[in-house]
Amino acid sequence: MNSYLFLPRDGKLKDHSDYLLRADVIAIDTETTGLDPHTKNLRLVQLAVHGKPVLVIDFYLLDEINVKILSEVLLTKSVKIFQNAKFDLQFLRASGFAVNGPIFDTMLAAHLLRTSRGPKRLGLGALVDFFLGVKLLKEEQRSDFSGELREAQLEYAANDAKVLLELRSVMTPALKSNNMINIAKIEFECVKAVAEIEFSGILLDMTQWEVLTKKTKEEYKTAEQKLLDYAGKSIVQPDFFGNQTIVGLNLNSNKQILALLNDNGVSVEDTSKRSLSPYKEEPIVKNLREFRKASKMLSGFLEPMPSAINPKTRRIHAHYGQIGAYSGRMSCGNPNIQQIPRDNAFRSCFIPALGYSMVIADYSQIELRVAAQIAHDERMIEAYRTGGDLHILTASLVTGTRIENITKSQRQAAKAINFGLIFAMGARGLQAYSQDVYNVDMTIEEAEDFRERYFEAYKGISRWHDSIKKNPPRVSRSLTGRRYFHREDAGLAGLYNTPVQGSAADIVKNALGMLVNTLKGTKAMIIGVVHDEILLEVPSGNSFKAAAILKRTMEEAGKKYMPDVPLVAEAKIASSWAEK
DNA sequence: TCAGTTCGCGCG
DNA sequence: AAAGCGCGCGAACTGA
Repeated sequence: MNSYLFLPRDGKLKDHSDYLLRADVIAIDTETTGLDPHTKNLRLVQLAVHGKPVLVIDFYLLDEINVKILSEVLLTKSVKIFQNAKFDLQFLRASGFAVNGPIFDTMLAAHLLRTSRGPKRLGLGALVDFFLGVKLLKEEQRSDFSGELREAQLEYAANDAKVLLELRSVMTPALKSNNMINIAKIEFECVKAVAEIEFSGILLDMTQWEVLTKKTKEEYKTAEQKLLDYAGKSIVQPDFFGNQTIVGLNLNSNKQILALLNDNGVSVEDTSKRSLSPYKEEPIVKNLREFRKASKMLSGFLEPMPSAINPKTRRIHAHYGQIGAYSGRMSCGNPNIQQIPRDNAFRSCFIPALGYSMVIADYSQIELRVAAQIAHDERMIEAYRTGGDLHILTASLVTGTRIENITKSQRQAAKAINFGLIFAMGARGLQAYSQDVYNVDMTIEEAEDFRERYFEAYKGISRWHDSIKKNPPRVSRSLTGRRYFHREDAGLAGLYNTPVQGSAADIVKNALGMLVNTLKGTKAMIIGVVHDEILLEVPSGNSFKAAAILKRTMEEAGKKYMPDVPLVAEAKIASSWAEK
């Protein structure tokens, strides 16, 4: 097999620089000694250009001159194809390489092109099988790239890069014919930002965190004792011999908690927050909530978070799934930074490095604005255009009160109404949701009444719902063209929600891609994204500039897709994530 | 015993 | 007819 050259064994990179620098398209793959770019190493870099042997470069043996050439090749304006670029970009960056030119990410493309038929998995092997009809041979132990390299490893590494060229040749026309060039561009431009977020990580103030952990442990113990007191000696179970024996109570067992509640006069079917809502004044229910709160905080956040700190950078590098949700939203895990409690006690532990500031910006009501755009609701559009407060407007419309007389609690209730009813929430759902999320009491009659008045007031939303009800779409698209295949049994709520949530995600991703360019010169790092919120860490001297750029870029990012409704983002300079 | 599923709940 | 949606994670539970 002469289709690849192993450098420097088979020559110098320098001897290939001419065509590499002139190429329109380069496929790039890397092999590394592990998954973490901060503690593991780049071992191989494979470069594939149409009509040339694949260059497999042993990065360990690359001399200074050839490192410089590789660097130049990566900086050209040519299209760079990667499979999961987020990964390679981070390892390249850790070794001092930046990548210029448009990125084509075969994994993201496959995500977008995915139909109900597949491909189900998005590994390179699955993609080659699905799009090219070729089986990629998998070699045992090919993943160990730390020691002596075997010829077979090099062959596979070379082939991985080579197939990327072929994949793009098939996927580009597929993206075109399916009208997804637009969204593909957004995703491809966004991937650099996602790589940057993962690579940068976020700093956790361990001193504060430990104090909070200790405090919560005490709260846990108190709540635990109080709850155990209800059980007393009453928790008994027949043993093998039919004798009643006292068994220990596991407060994390919903089964046991259910029995305990029932024994104490709380007749519920399950122990969820929603079912318990009518009993929220019962002391035992109050105690259970306190216990669960403390338990969740400890086992979900306080205890696992310190182990996520990277030994090398001392920061937390979460993993982001760029197309993690079916809607197109990103997901986050290991650990999930997107679900850190909003409580200032938690958020204030996330801080910028010394000499840096945080810049935090979020969109104002982006999903409601997107819904107004998609539904073409005149009243909502008008409200947003004139800078009105949609929650106050809704409160006024459903209660018949003049806008200037709307109280804070009426606005709070309207918030639940706006967010709930736009996505097909029923009266009962609205009642429970208002209670849970907004602490608003509402009778079922009131909820029914609000529901009716709401759809009377927002005729565009009502029309939009009606048309979907009448003719439930099997396929729909976000404002940028992201495509959704709906299952036959898809509920109305999903049909309403998915394109709205997805369009908002598209706009955030567009903003992230733009930021990679607009923030240049500010030395800002993008360190987090939480659906409608973007976090930066910036040298303090540049924070005003970065905040202005961030706000402007986020607002600009939606203009093309939201012709009728303005987007508003608010940016703040902060010394921790708690200041919003 | 252990992988897979379900519940409950944190976030948007 | 009626229906919020989208995630990830820890702990308990289930089933072979």
